[in-house]
Amino acid sequence: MRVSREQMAENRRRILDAAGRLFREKGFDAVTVTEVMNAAGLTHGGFYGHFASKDELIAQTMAHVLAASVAEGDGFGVLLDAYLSTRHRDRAAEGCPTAGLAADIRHQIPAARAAMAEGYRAQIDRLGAMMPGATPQARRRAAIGSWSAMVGAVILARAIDDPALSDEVLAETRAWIGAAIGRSPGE
Amino acid sequence: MRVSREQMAENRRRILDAAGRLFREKGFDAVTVTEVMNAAGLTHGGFYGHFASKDELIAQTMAHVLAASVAEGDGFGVLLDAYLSTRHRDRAAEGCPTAGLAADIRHQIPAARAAMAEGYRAQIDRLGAMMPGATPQARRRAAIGSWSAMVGAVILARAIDDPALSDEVLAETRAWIGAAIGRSPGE
DNA sequence: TGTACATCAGTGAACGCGCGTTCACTGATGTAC
DNA sequence: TGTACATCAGTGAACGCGCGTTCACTGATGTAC
Repeated sequence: MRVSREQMAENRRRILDAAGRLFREKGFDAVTVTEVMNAAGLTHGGFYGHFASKDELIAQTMAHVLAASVAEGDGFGVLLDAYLSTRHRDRAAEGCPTAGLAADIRHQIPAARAAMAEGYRAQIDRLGAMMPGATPQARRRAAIGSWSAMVGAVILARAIDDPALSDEVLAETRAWIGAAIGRSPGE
Repeated sequence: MRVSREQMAENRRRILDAAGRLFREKGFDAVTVTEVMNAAGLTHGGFYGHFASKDELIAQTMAHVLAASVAEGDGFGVLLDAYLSTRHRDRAAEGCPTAGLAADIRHQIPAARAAMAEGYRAQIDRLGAMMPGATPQARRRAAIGSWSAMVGAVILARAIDDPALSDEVLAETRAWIGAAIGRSPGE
C-alpha cells in the first residue's frame, strides 16, 4: 500500500525519532530494527526502503538527534542544574544523546562517529559562549572541562545502583563545576 | 579431560581476565562466550562449568576487574596525567574498567550494577585521600567532581573520530581539573 | 476534470546466520583400599 | 607405596531462538491522456 510523498517523509522522521529514543534508552545493539519500526507505527519490512542497513540508521539517527538537541539559551547555571538533575538521569530516552550514546559510538561506522565529533564541536562552541573567562581559550577550556564532568557524572549516576550515592554524584559534581566556573571568572 | 583443582582455579582466573579485557575493548554485547573462552585458551563448552550464564560472567568480571584496578599511590597529579593520556584512551582493553564499561552496565543484572557501585565508592575514597582541601567534605566533593570529569573525558575522547579534537579533550580537561583542584586547596 | 495505468511504499512470510546454551562423551585426576 | 575405580573439567556437535535482511505481493498514489 503506497503512501504519499509527504507521508513517506513523515514516516522517515518518525523512524529517526523512534530510533533516537530507543537507542538512548537501550543502546544500539539492544534495539532491533523491528522494534524501531513498530515504535514508528510501521512494520519491519519497510525499513530497507528508507535505510540501506541498521548501521546507516545508527549514523543518520546520530546526526538527527544531535542536531535536535540544542542547549537552551538560559545561561550555564540553568543548563547545569537541568543536566545534572535526577530527572535527566532517569529519562535517558528523552535526554542528552551524548550522555546516552557516547560510549556506544566507539564501535560504529565512521559516519556515526563523524556525527558525534560534529555534535561535540557544536556543543563546546555553545557552552564556551556561556562561560565567564577573559580569553576565548579560557572559555573553551572551561567548556571542555565542564562538559566532560557533566557527561561523566550522568553516565556514572545512571550506572550506580544505589539511589543515595547516585544522587550524590549529581549534586556534588554540580556543586564542584559551579565552584570551578564561578571561582575563576578571570582565567 | 579432567584437570587438577589448581588448574581449574587458574582457568577460571584466565576466563575472568580475558573477559575483562574483551568487555572493556568491545562492550558486553559484542563479546561472545566462545570468544572469551578461546581467549582463555579453552573451548566454549566448558564455560557452564564455571558460570551459570553470560550475565553471571559479566557480574563476576565487573567485581574481578574493579578490585584489580587500584589507583596508584603516586599522588593525584601523576594519576591525572596517566588517566587523561592518549595511551589510556587508545588502550581500552587494559584501561580503567569504569571508563570502558560504566555506560554499558546500566542494563545488566543487579549483581553487576552493585559491583559497579562498590567500585565507585572505593575509587572516591582513594581519590578523596589524595585531594587537597581543608575538610573531608571538600575532599570528597573534589574527588567526585574530578572523577566525573576524568571518566567523561576518556569516554568522549574515545568517541570522537578526529585525533586533534580528541587530544584536545584530554589535554584541556586535564588542565581544567588541575586548575580547579590546585586553585582551591582550602575549599 | 475524469479515467486508465504504471509506480512504488509498505506488508508479512521466509532466509541464513550467529548467538547462548545443552549434552553425551572423554580421559586425567583424586580417592579408597 | 601401588593399584582400581569413581569423579568430573573440558570437548565439540547440536539445539532453539532472535536477529538483520530479502522478496513476492498489495493497493493507494501519481501521471499520462
